[in-house]
Amino acid sequence: MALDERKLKILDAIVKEYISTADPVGSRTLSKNPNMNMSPATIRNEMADLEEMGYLYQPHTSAGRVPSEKAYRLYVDQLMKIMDLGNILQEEIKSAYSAYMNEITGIIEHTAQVLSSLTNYTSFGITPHTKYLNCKYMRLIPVDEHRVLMVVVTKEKIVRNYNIRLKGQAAESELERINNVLNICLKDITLNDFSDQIIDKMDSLTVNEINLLQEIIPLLKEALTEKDVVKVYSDGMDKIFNFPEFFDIEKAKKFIETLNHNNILANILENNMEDLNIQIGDENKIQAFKDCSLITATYKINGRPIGTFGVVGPTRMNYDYVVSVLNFLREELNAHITRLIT
Amino acid sequence: MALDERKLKILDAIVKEYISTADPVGSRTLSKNPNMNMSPATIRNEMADLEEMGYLYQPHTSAGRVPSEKAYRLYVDQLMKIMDLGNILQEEIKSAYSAYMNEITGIIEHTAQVLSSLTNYTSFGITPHTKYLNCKYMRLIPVDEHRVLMVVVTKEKIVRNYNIRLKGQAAESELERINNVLNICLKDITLNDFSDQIIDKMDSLTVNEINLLQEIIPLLKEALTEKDVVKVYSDGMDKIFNFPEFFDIEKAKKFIETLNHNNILANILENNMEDLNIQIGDENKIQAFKDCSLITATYKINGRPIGTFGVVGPTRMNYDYVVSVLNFLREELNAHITRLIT
DNA sequence: GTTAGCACTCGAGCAAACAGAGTGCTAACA
DNA sequence: TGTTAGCACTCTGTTTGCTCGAGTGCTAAC
Repeated sequence: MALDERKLKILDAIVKEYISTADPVGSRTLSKNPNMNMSPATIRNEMADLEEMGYLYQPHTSAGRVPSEKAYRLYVDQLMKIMDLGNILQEEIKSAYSAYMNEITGIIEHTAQVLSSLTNYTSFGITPHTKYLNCKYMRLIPVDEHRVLMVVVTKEKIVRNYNIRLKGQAAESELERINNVLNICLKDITLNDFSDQIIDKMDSLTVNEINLLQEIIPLLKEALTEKDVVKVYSDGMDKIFNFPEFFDIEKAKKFIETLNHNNILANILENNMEDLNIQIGDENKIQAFKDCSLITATYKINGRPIGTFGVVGPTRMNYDYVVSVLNFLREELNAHITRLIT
Repeated sequence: MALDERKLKILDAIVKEYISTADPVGSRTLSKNPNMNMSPATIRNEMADLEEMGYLYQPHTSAGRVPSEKAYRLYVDQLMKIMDLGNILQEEIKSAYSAYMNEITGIIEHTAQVLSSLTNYTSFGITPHTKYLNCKYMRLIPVDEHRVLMVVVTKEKIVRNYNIRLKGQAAESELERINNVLNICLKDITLNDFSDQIIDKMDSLTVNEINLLQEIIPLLKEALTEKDVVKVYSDGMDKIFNFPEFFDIEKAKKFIETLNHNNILANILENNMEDLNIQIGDENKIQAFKDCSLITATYKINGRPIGTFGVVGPTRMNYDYVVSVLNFLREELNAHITRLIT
């Protein structure tokens, strides 16, 4: 059996109706829709076909039909229409950005807030992973005989600091000289691969300083590539309580629990580097999101994706709108970050 | 009517029973308690008195009694007994601390985690407000012609950074000289009141540099005293779903919403600087916590409280245990911070 | 002052009854 | 041949009535 024009039309209408009401859609309700000039009986026949094909199911015999995840997938791939957000809204978003954002973590945090308040879903965003960042300035600060604090400022204006515990001792003057070397040779290279380049510039240092540096470098390398240096911001966790499918306490609990486990979230987001990614229900790898949809977008520096943000909500998600908002925010974000680092 | 020995004993038993079961306590149940050698009828008479005095109430005629907030207050003030946590548990906590904590924000975050996992309530903690911190090192880093990034490292090993937008221009060499002045005269003074002291040391700077500094100082002053420089960590939000009193979706939503509003939480915590503070139900200023209890403790530097942490849960909270844990953690935390900054 | 006995009250839980929404099937219609 | 009207059927949610059990307050006896 094939999906002809009429079946698609009916499926489209059912998905839209169900997304907005959360009630199983009956043939009678659907036939009242002005675009749908068919009798309930005809619609019923088509629905029976669609059910057989796996796009619909009935919660119980005498209920209407509910779209399956397969239906949402079809909807997202073929039927969904990107919307125009409208000038007023667009201007609002833009002005909120330009107001006060001087560094990238603030921008991401703000993005999560805007996203959640625009869409009414739970939102989140991660700051760029260290490996994507370019060093602008770094400095070793003596803390005590055996401890050094390393502050790194990236071109993207992210400030990171790492505590380092040394076996040897480091005098302030030695650190000062090392700082100079570091700053000369680290400018503009990616944090991830700085250790190799540094060796060449060492000739101006004393033996002790070189030893120090050789002790420090692997420690820094370790710190810089750590998983948890990615910050996760999320907003609107409470939004999930607006959806009847989460009125069940057990479900809500699982959801909140997962969201608070930052590294779980970071993990998904770090591995979703496509421009726009939609994961529907069972497509999600995380157990707690098996009946959610997750829509993510990436932001970029120089055309290269460095971080992710998005929303999570019931599979019955307003895909058209969310995708439109994400697309717009992505552009906004890219523009801002570019402005920030140049 | 006075609260004689026996009434207190009964009230104590009711509170304990209700805390552990969440079911209204009946006279028969209570009389089975081995310490309670009275007949149900006698207990009923006493209960009627206690109800009249406002310590108990009945959800409905044929239910048992439930402690009122007044009863919890009495319990906390007079009846509660601090517990000994036991050596194993204490050692566990200690070793978890000493393992890897090199700076204060990490310690606070870790404390929130430990607190929540020990008590099974939602926990939180705030990092010290800037005004309590002592400067160890600060540095202005040029970002572009009109922008400067200020990095401040405190004695407590907190790293803060602030973006500053200048009207004039700042050359790298000028900033370098200002950095030197800043570091000489700012060591060991509180971040909050550094602006005055700096003027005296200015004689080594050029006119342009002094102008720069005079532009920068009020901006820094503003940044340093900002409200939102306090970080709020919380953990175990999902724990609230274990309590039947929060099975109501509306309540759970309000709770999560409030917790996610960091500045609300920060506000309460900043204004709760007593060693140990217990707020029961309606004593809370925050609407969403009107039927919760909030127990907070402070941590100190040199005997002076600088930050707060605690738990929030149903008024039916295990006060004895939570207070014991908080007391212990407070001591642990103080010891750690002292070790950290000396 | 304490306790046993008893009538009374209220909620939780269960079953039966009912209304409403929706279906599938059949037969008639264009 | 595809579409539609009609109808019997199914299932859920809600309401109603009922019973059971837990707990109370009161009274009278110890």
